[in-house]
Amino acid sequence: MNPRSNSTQWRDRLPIQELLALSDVLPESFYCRPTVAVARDLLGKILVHGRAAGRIVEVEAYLGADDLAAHASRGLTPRTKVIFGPPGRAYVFFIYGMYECLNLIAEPEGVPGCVLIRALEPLCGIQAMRRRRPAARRIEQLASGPGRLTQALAITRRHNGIPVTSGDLTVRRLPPEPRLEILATPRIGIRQSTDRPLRFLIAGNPFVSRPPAAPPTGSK
DNA sequence: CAATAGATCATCT
DNA sequence: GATGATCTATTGC
Repeated sequence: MNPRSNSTQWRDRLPIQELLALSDVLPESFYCRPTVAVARDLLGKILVHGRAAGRIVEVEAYLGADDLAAHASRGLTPRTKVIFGPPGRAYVFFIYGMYECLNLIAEPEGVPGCVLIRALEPLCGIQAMRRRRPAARRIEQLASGPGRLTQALAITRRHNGIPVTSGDLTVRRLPPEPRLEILATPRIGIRQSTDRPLRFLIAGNPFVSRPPAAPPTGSK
């Protein structure tokens, strides 16, 4: 066994059955709100697919017509149809010929808005995630990136349009929920609307895909 | 550690 | 035909 990977580090935080018993699925009403509010409130929630689960530690909000970085800004097309649909659904798109990205739909039906899930802190099913992502050398890299987390949790375009309010793919609230310090930064990997602070992450969390642009430097 | 090139395809022009 | 809400391996300091 790789000396870097001691079994403590790669072990599940808790059994999946226990997680499911102690948590509640977020209802559709949670998502039927302004996109930025949904994005911020998703931090700290648990994304579950089958027997694998992780805590959401980083997200990005994508808005409507005035947000040129958002797919929905080009209007209603076959691809963006889901974004204009009812809240609490998954929007999964394929990018760079290789990766899938998971979004959750916000806002009432007819109003575009979605939240890109950018990074997870693995909690359950860590061995399975590791099999799906052999390139990850450290547990911090298992699901720290939009393309990485869909691989780790085996989320694909087959999930496009399905509800996350019941079934195999859900988002859950697991008490107790400590108060979080949330940072807002510009979004990553976009070429338009690059200065809007629509990326949200849990301050100091080591599982985010990229640390904040200006890390606090200087002691004392 | 930072910078960069390559992989690879659905979507829209 | 170009582009893109990315990731990995590799090269160079």
